[in-house]
Amino acid sequence: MARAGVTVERLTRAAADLADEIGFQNVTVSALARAFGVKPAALYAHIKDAHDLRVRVAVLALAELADRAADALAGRAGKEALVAFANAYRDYAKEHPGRYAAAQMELDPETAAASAARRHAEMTRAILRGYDLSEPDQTDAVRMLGGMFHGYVSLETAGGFRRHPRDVDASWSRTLDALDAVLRNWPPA
Amino acid sequence: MARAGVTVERLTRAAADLADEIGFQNVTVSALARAFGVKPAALYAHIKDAHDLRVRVAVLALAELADRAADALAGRAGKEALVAFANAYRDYAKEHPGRYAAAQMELDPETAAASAARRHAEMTRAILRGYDLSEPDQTDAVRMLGGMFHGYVSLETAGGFRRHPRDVDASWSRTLDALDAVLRNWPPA
DNA sequence: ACGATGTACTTACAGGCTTTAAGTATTTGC
DNA sequence: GCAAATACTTAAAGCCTGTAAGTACATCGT
Repeated sequence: MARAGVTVERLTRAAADLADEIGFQNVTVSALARAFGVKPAALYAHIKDAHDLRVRVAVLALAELADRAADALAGRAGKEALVAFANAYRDYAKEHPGRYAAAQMELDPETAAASAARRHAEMTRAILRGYDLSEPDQTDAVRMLGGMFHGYVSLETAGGFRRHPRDVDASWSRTLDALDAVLRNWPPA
Repeated sequence: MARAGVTVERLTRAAADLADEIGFQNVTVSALARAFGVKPAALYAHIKDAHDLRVRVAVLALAELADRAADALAGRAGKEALVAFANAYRDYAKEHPGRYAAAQMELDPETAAASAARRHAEMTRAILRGYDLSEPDQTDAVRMLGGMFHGYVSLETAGGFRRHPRDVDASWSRTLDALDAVLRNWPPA
C-alpha cells in the first residue's frame, strides 16, 4: 500500500469538505480516515484528538470567512460596505453549511485570540466608520451587527423562515435597509 | 430492585436538566439512564432512539420559552413589550443554556409545526402591533427580530463578546433601543 | 389470597467511534 | 545498500447505540 500523504492541512481541508457534505456533527475521525483511505489510528499522528480536528476546521472556516469579508469590503464604504459584508457572510454560510457550523464552535480563549475572530470584529468596526458612531455606541453596534448577521443566517439555514411564503432574500435585503437606517440614525442614550 | 418509574415526561425533563448541567451535546441515552439509576436499554421502552430524546427536549424548551415570552408580553405594548419579550428570551437562554441549545435543533417540518415555534412567531407579530407596519414589512421585521434575538444571545453565550470590556447588558439594552427606533421608523421600500 | 397476565427492567450482545500502544512496512539519507 | 526515521496497520480497551431475550415485579380477576 502506497502512503496516503496525510498532512494536517490536507486533513483539515478534507474535514471541512466532509462537514459541508455530511454536516459538521457527523465529521468523525473514522469518517475522515475512510475518506482518506487509511485507518483511524493513522490520523492521530497529525491531530491530538477529535476535538482538535473540529477546532482546526473552525479556525479554517473563520479564516476563509474573514478573507471573503475582506474582499467584499475592499473599496466600499457606508451602506454599500454593509451590504457587501453581510452578503459575503450569508453566502458563505449557504455555500459551506458545514464550515459555517464549525465557525460557531466555542473556542477556548487562546485559540479564539489566535483565530480570525478578531479580524471579523475589526471589519465590522470598519463598516461603522461610514456611519457617525463614537464609543461605546460603536461597540454596541458591532455586537448588534454580529448578532443580526449570525442570527438571521442561522435561523434561515435551520429552516426557521420556511413556514411563511415571503421571499427570504427580500426579507434579508429589507433587514439590511433597516440596519443601515438605524446606524445612520442611532438613538441617543 | 424497586421500579424507577420512568415515563416519557420525567425522562424528557430529566434530559433537559441534564442538558443545562452538562451541555446539550453531552446528553446521551447512557448518561440519562445513569441519572435515573437504570440501564440504558430500559429507556428504549419510552423513547425511539437518541434523536427522539433530543427532539423531545427541543420541543419542551420551545414550549417553556413560549410560556415565558407570553407572560412577559401580557399587558404590555410597544417598546415595553419588545424589551420584556427580548429579556424573557435572553434570560431563559442564560438560565437554561442546555435547553436553549436544544431549542435551536433542526426539527423536521411536522414536528416543528406541532411545536411552539408558531407561537413564537405569533408573539413576535403581536409585538409589532405596537408599531405601524403592514405586510410584507411586518414579516421582514419578524425575521429581523428573531434573528437579532437569537444571534445576540447565541454569540453572547458562546463567549463572542468577552474580548471587549464594554458591559454586555448595556450593549443589549442599547441594541433594543436601536430596534425600537428602527421599528418606529421603518425605511420605505 | 393467589395464580395469570402484562409491564418494567436487566442481561447479553453486536456494531461503531475514540484513543493508546506496539508492530510492520516504506521512504530517506549517508 | 544499509540504518534510521517516518507512515501506516494491527490490536485492544472503553464507551455509546440499539435490539432481543430473559427475569422480576405489579395488578387484576376470582
